[in-house]
Amino acid sequence: MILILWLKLKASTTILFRLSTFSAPHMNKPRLPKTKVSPSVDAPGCDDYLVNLENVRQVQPEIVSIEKAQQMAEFFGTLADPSRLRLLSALAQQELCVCDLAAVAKMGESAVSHQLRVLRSQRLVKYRREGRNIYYSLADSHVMNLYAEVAEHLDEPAT
Amino acid sequence: MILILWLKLKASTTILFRLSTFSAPHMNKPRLPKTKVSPSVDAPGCDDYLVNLENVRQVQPEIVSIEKAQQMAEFFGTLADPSRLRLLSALAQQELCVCDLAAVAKMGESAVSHQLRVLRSQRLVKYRREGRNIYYSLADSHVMNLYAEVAEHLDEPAT
DNA sequence: ATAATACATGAGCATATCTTCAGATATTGT
DNA sequence: ACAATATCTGAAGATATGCTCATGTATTAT
Repeated sequence: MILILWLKLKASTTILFRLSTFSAPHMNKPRLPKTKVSPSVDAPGCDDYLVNLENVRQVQPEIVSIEKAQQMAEFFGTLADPSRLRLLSALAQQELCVCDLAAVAKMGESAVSHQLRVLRSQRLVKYRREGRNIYYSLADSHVMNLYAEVAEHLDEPAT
Repeated sequence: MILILWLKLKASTTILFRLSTFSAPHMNKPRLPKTKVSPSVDAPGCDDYLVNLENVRQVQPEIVSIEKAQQMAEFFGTLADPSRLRLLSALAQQELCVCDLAAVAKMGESAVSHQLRVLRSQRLVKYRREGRNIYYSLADSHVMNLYAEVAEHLDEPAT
């Protein structure tokens, strides 16, 4: 299974962040220090030499920073709520005002407003005023398509 | 900006769920009922005729079900934590045992174990036992690549 | 200006999440 | 079998999240 999370932000956006790479192309280990690291032992043991220092040294500089992980987590967090997904799903159909959204998603208007604020904060939606109503839509320069094939994954029995 | 969230689960996986569609291709409105729906008024008013019944009728049957939204939200939720993202990021480099992961991600071993359980529950990682150690890796048939270009989106000043 | 409407926002409560701590389970070496 | 080690798991506390309720703000109609 391939999990590609591809957030294309603007027409001209450079790839900013790469969480993982198929068959990691960096095999340059930073010359092992003077620590015996499981040359003959099967399971080196976590306690013997701190841990598998070899692996740790190799992997640690490559993993995502805490700050970036935090940002990404927040972004994913906005997609991690059924109500918000339903709102996005509705807006994907067409522009809607708050009370329409509330009716469509079967939520209270206040709840909708709160969630729209979250979506706004991640710039997933935009809005325009028309009289008393405020019409929301997917941030046109941002979200256009959102495909997911999650359900089968979820239904799939554990291997 | 285009937001494509594309979760490809198995080599042969049908598209299971489509949250939104670019320029929604379903323009067949289900023949408006006998409700005056803003034929002449600019802003129909949320209260006058319930809401914009036209819009609601059109959009409501298209939005994602609560159950599916719930499943998707849970899946996104597993990606909505910095620690888990960092663990995935590390495992994307290579197979690692729990204490290695703890060292790499600078987390407690118990915390790592807890989070690995979450990742396991979404089948994002697999594991194998080798002596006392349990080596985790990205679920080979599942997660292979995870690209993200989130940071620029996040840095981008609000329009 | 005043009332009414659509939406936003803050407080408060219920629930969920993440980490730590303590203890349980499983595997290895003696 | 027993001790040691790696990992797992449950409980508890701190924090975050999402909803409702009440109130605040902006726009329209009178």
